[in-house]
Amino acid sequence: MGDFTGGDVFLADCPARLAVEIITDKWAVVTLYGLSRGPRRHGELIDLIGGISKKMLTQTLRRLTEHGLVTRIAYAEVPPRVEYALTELGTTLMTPIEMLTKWAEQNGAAVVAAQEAASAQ
Amino acid sequence: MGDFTGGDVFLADCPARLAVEIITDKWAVVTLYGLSRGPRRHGELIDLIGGISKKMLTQTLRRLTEHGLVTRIAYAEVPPRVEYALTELGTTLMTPIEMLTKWAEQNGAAVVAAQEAASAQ
DNA sequence: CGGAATCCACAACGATACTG
DNA sequence: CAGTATCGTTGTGGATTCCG
Repeated sequence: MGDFTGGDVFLADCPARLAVEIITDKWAVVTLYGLSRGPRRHGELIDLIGGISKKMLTQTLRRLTEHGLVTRIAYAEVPPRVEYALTELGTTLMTPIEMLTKWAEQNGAAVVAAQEAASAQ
Repeated sequence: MGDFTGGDVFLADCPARLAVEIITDKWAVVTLYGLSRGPRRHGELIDLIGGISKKMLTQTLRRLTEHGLVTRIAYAEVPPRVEYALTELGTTLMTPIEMLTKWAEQNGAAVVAAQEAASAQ
């Protein structure tokens, strides 16, 4: 993905798509959140996030690393140790994400209520 | 939001998941954005968003409506006319989303640069 | 322990055709 | 014009297994 050669559509090639692309990833936001308090190891993140598989975490972390949001540091030790941490860029993304979580805190109940009202009729 | 003091899965059942669930939808954010300037009709959104299929738009709008973020008003006319608009709840969600787009405007170049650096080696 | 590789079920998405 | 129905393709995500 990346080239939206559609043409004259107002959102097609605006930078907002980039944020959407990053965030649309099922586990990306949760993973970033898991790193927001400091560096974490692969296994730590597995436990911390809960419900994510090794494969998905690895995949998510690789993508985030490629996006420059996360660093990966492998220590040449036995047994191997790998630590992931937010980059400066990744840290800047946490602000909007926290806005989002705050929104969820304040309005989550309303959404759930709407869902129930919709399924009740 | 998710406090780590729980010990177990800090994000598993915190309200932030809700926001993630809404936003993770491929077309949800873009569709909300399309409605941010006022009510729009189905066809208008198709053109406005660009690249979305009729089916996906209908699906996305239905889900957003069920979440209480969008209203659907069908006018009993011929030819039929249906207008979608943000609810008050939906409008409140636009603030975090705009934060996100601002982040993308400011840091999009950095992400693209990181991607290119990653694929270059 | 970190993660790559394989396999497979299933959901997402798009294109098309059709209804009201 | 708005929406449904069907189908085919592609992608996603989990479980398992093996390698460093």
